Amino acid sequence: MGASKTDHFTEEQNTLAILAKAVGHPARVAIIQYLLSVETCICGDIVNVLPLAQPTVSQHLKELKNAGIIKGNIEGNAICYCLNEEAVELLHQFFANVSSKISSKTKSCC
Amino acid sequence: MGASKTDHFTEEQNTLAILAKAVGHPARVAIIQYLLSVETCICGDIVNVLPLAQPTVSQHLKELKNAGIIKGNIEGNAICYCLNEEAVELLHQFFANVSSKISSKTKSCC
DNA sequence: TATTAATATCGTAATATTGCAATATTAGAA
DNA sequence: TTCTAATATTGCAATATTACGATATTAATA
Repeated sequence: MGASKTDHFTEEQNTLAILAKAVGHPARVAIIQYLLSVETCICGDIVNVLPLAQPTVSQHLKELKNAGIIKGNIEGNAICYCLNEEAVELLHQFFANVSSKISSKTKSCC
Repeated sequence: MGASKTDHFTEEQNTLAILAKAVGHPARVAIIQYLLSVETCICGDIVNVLPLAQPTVSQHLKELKNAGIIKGNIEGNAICYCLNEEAVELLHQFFANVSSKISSKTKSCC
């Protein structure tokens, strides 16, 4: 096989997995960090910032977009990419929740 | 190819990517949620909770462990798995940071 | 010691991901 | 309209992931 049985899991589990998976590559982490570092979202130079060929970067951007992590608008000759606050917030909330629940555990373990 | 060029990225980018990737599957999100839901970390019944065969669950646990998301101790006949607070905290911090930086952007875009 | 229960490992098939060269597309500039 | 720059798409090879049956391991129990 190889395909994951998404229908056996909850909507929330699938959504979180899709978002986390999209972040699960160093190039895509780098893209996210770069988008954060620039003031506006008009960033026609993502390709020059990454140590990867242009088609590869384009593919990573596509995956981030498909997952909903970034949004992309055509801005004349260039493309304007920026982070999707809602998606990031979902991940933020999830990990904040996990984090707080771990530390509030009464019984210590492992 | 297929292998990612981890050496071209920063340590932080690689670490975050490894952690996020481990969370990037609904079964592993479910495992994390289940580990959170039980009081102690002695959980010999993860297999019964997931809609997957035992070897598959074992494999997912191994991946979570390899990435550092969970820790596992042998507890007699069963295995005691629990979340690794430090790893979760790293992800939490990252998304908290991304989230806060997005909302503080002066120029709106997209 | 034999049995049982819990978990891991092996082997393998199906599919997905990663990366890039070549090529296409698209919009502005000359 | 032709050229150029920016980005996307296609095609393909290498590798990784996912899933599970079969089997191994390991420790408690009868």
